[in-house]
Amino acid sequence: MSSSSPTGQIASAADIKQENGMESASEGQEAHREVAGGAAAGLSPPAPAPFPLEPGDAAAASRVSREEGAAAAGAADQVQLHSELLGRHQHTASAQPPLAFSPDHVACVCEALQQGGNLDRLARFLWSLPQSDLLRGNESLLKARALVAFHQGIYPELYSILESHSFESANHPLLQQLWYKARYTEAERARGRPLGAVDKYRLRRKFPLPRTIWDGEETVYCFKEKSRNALKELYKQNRYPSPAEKRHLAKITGLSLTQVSNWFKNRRQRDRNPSETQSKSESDGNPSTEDESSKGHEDLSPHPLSGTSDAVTNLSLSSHMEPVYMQQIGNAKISLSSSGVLLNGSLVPASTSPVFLNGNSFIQGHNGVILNGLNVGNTQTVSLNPSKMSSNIVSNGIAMTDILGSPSQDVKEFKVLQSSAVNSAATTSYSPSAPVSFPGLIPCTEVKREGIQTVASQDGGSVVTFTTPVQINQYGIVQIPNSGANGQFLNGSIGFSPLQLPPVSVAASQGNISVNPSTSDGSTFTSESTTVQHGKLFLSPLAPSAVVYTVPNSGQTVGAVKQEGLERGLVFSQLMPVNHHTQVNATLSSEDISGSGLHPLASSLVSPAHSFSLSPPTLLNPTELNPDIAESQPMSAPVASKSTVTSVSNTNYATLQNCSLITGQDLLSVPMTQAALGEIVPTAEEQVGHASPAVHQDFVREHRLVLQSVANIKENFLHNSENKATNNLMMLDSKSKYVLDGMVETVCEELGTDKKELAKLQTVQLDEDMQDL
DNA sequence: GGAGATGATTAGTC
DNA sequence: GACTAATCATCTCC
Repeated sequence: MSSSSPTGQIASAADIKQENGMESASEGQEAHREVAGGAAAGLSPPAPAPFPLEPGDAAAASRVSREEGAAAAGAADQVQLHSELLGRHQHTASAQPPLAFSPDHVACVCEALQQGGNLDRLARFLWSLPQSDLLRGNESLLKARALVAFHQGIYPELYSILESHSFESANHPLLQQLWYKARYTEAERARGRPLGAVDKYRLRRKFPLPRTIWDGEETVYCFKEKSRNALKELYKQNRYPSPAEKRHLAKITGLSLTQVSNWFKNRRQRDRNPSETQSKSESDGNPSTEDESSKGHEDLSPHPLSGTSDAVTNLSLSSHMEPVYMQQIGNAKISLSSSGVLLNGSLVPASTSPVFLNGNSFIQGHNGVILNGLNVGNTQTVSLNPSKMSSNIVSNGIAMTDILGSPSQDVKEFKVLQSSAVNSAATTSYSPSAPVSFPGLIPCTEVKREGIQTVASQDGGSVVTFTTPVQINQYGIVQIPNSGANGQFLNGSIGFSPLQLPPVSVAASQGNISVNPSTSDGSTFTSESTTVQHGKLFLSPLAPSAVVYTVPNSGQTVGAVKQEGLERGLVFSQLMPVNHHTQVNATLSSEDISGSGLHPLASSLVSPAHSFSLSPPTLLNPTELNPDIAESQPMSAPVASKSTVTSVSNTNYATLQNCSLITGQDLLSVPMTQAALGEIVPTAEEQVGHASPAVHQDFVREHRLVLQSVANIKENFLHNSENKATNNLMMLDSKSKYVLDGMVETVCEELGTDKKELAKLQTVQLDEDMQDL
């Protein structure tokens, strides 16, 4: 069934009303005193207005005007308004002709009385108003009438009002509540007993909300389906989202952080509970993906792998390329490393965040790979265009296309991102061990790792034990200490990304990559059959042109890459056909790096040189990305450096920091608003970067803001700006928050945009996100 | 109205 | 603070 906001969720309006009502009593008096003071100052008398106003209403209106009007029209207008009110009040007090007011002022009075909770007085005020065309369609007035009708129990009139006018979305919660409560009350009266939950549910089904007070988006169990889908999508990728991801999800779903957390908690719990298996299968209507999420407990969990999996992923290549069969151990799918992928120099935690490619593709972490929106599960098949595959492998942000000179520029189908396991500044040495330098990445930067890295094959296969650091020397040679000539491994002058091969065991058949199983005395890469030419690693194609990830009980003639848990595994960045012209990337999770002492290298990857960035247009181009990718950027934060974060969206974050695109002619400052809302617009400097979200509608009318869309900042701003906006509001009391929130809505409507778009242009709270990083 | 599904809450643990 | 298990309250479907 579809229902709109449940009553439990729309009680806030009434709460706000009550809350503000507590304040209005005293503040109204205060405002009245202010009005008197303004008059005493000798301000000019007001101009006549067409509608009557009671003295008390004038006081209430003055209070509203003090809040909203001041924000809009500024201090001068505010004083003028006060003087008007005073003049009218004096007229009334002396039994002079009734007070008159403009429609806007009438609306202010209505709002004030509503917020004050004085519905009887509001009813009297409405009753005293003339049937003027000026007031026809005035939403505040209609809302007030609806409230009064509900208060007086005249439900037919309430329904008529609600159905006859399309209300602003900001008013929907309150009006929805009125609608349902009226229905409930009617039913209770008819039945002579309180309604139960089921009764109310049936009433909601029987009397659905009119579209005039409902955006039409269906909800099930309080959550909108869209929100639920977003939750499911992330859950498929990561059952344990980070706090930042939860916040991000809360933002995009409109749910609270608690709701998001509860949802994941409940979902995990119910996935664990076999008795609820049935429920899972119907949760999203997609058996395959649902199976992925439900049966893949281990897959989705961040804990290490154990045992083997009989899951087989079959990637069939469409033409001459033979299918690549990959058998996995545990979570060792064709995924990227568990810690993420490198996008334009920023490590995105693939395990937790989808990485969107070219707008509609993304790669996810250890629970599968999503290509162009297709989630590749354990048993799903992906057909890949071999030409694209072979030409679009990306190493360390450089497309193999570029390196190998492939003419293909189409990388939309399939991209392999080099997860360089870089997530932080790379200037720190961790241990006295021999350094592992990555000249191609960061010249003159050394990264050291220490400790023994041993990966024991669970299937009795290859074991690689690094007792001393692996080193990639200045020539891009991976040097494995104590390994002699054979210890030198690929990479040369092409800036090939670090082939980081510590905690892995690699046993390749066909002589591709061979790791001597007897590595107890140190790591050895035997490369007898590995062709290393011109700094590139050429792997003889497995028969047939396949990379076999893992074969339990290997030792046979198939190549195997054994992972001891994703956090410590060598993962080929992506499944790819390996042939003579294919360069192989190895990835190492960030956890691996950090955990083993390897210092992340994010800072190098965000260097201006972009040497290892995915350069547009053939690679990840921020401007081509789906806005979601931009939103996903903060999700990469946890593994990114605290230093400058340019990542995939170098430009975007640069923009965020500079805010140059939303200053100057793009966004006019709002001095009067600032004056009125000085408490939330503390400095001019901040105002430049953080346009105040609170602009009174009157001000908008009279001082039309010029807000231009800035493509580059697009959704990127949303995450931050919403935070800022929220924070701003949080600095206010509840009443001000309510008012300002309404102002934002008003501005949004005035500008023909939505709240989020406005938020984009408001502010960027980079600091907070940097904290998240 | 029954029963399952779902969101929220609580207590305990790490 | 985040997690789990157990539980409750409500929603939803039949």
